[in-house]
Amino acid sequence: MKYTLNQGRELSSQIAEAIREAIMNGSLLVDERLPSEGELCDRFEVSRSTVREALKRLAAQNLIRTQRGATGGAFVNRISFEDAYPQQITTSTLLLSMNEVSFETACEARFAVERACVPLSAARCQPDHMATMRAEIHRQEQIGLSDESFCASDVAFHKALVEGAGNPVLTYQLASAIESMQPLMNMITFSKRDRAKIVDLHRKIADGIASGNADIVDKGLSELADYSVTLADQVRLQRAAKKQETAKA
Amino acid sequence: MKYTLNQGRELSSQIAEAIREAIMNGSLLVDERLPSEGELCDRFEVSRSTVREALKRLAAQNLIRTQRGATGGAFVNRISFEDAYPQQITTSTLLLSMNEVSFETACEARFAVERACVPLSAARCQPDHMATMRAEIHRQEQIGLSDESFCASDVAFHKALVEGAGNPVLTYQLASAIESMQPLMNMITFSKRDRAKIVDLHRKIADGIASGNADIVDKGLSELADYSVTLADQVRLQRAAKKQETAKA
DNA sequence: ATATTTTAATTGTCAGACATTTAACTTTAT
DNA sequence: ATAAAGTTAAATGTCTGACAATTAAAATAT
Repeated sequence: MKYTLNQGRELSSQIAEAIREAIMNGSLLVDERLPSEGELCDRFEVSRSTVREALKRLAAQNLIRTQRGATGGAFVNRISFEDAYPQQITTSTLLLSMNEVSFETACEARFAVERACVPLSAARCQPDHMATMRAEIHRQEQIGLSDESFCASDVAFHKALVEGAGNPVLTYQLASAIESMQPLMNMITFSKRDRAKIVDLHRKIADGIASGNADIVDKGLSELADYSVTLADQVRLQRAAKKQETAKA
Repeated sequence: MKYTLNQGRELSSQIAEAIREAIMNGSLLVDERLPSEGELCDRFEVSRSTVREALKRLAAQNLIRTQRGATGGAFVNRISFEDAYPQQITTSTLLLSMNEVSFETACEARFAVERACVPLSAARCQPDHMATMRAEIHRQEQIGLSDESFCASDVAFHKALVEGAGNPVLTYQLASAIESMQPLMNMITFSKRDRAKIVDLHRKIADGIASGNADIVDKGLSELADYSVTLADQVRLQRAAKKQETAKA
């Protein structure tokens, strides 16, 4: 390995890049130990601060972990689904909140993505996830449940649905897409009637999965998507009205 | 804002966490300037190196950018789709390569996810993306095309398919899922006959989109998924045979 | 043999210095 | 007065050297 750091970018960035590249192309294997900070200083001909800043960049992406002590050092991390989840969700959530993505667009994407797991979930229908879905439906029927809790339960219900597909890669992709919508969903206030309708659809979906009928599930999800958009529109109208009232007063 | 850094974790990690939280919950708005490194030192009562390591962590996640000079500093980044793409792909790619995810599982997830966009793409069918798909099909028919180029063109074709849905959020989620599969696809060698069949299916899919017939597209994708798995199995068998041969000699 | 202590390697943190970049300010020349 | 050139100040980027904390292994004592 030879390292040449030329460009105008910061050194720590270039060093992080070089190491990231080595990890990506397999030059550095999982659990392999990187050279110590001191050795990296020599190789890249930079100071320890610079090396450390580079390593912190990689640590922030879960690419490496560090251990102190005699046999310590920086090690290539085996990225787990558990590590990748929150990372993905953070990015997606911010993407939605910072880019004026309309609720309609986000909702369309969310349910389109979710529909991807329906054939598999219906075919495989695992008791565990079935039970979770039923339990969440039950929770959603409880009176006095806060809107936040209702939304959280909604997410849990849909997460169980995608986990039912029994494909960890699919779960990872879909569940993060769904969770990143949560802040948007939390902005909606659900009346008693709204909840009843949503729970009905959830039950329809769960029944569809239980009976292995993908079409029913698909239809249920479509209705849910449409209804969510309708509700969001109502909230928007209500807020606009309230705002005008306040402005008058 | 009051900051208390207690736990055993590294200070720079905790500081990064605190600032990330402030960005996520809206305390720090897009393009807002963070306190200078010196001020952060005072607030968190740590040295500048520690603050800098925290900032580098955030920069690695595209949460902030830094500028030098008199009016410089660290600013909250508006995360763009362009920023988020490669991040997502890096994570997903490593996740696949590091966790012994079978080709079958990954393939199932990839095509399941891709099917999510079919109804929208078929309904909206935009000329731009239609043209890209046709062009890529044409490229794939050229003899002498390397396997790598063939695979890259394959990815481009499918990317155009999901972009045809006209939903940026969906494109972001799906395209990154598809691209993260590329290394796995590159491991397959395509015979002339393989390519002919794949291109046929691509044409079927493109025609389905052009005529707005989602069912045809769906079926085409399913066939493609099955065929990909078949090819991967063949490659696996061939390699096993070759290995045994080598061992014998 | 086991328990304890020492040692050495490594990362984490601190302090202070200088380099570099950049915008704003000041001076000077026209 | 205006424009060009030079100066200044604030900020990040990098370097150096030191010490703290942690940890496994080696050395020592029981």
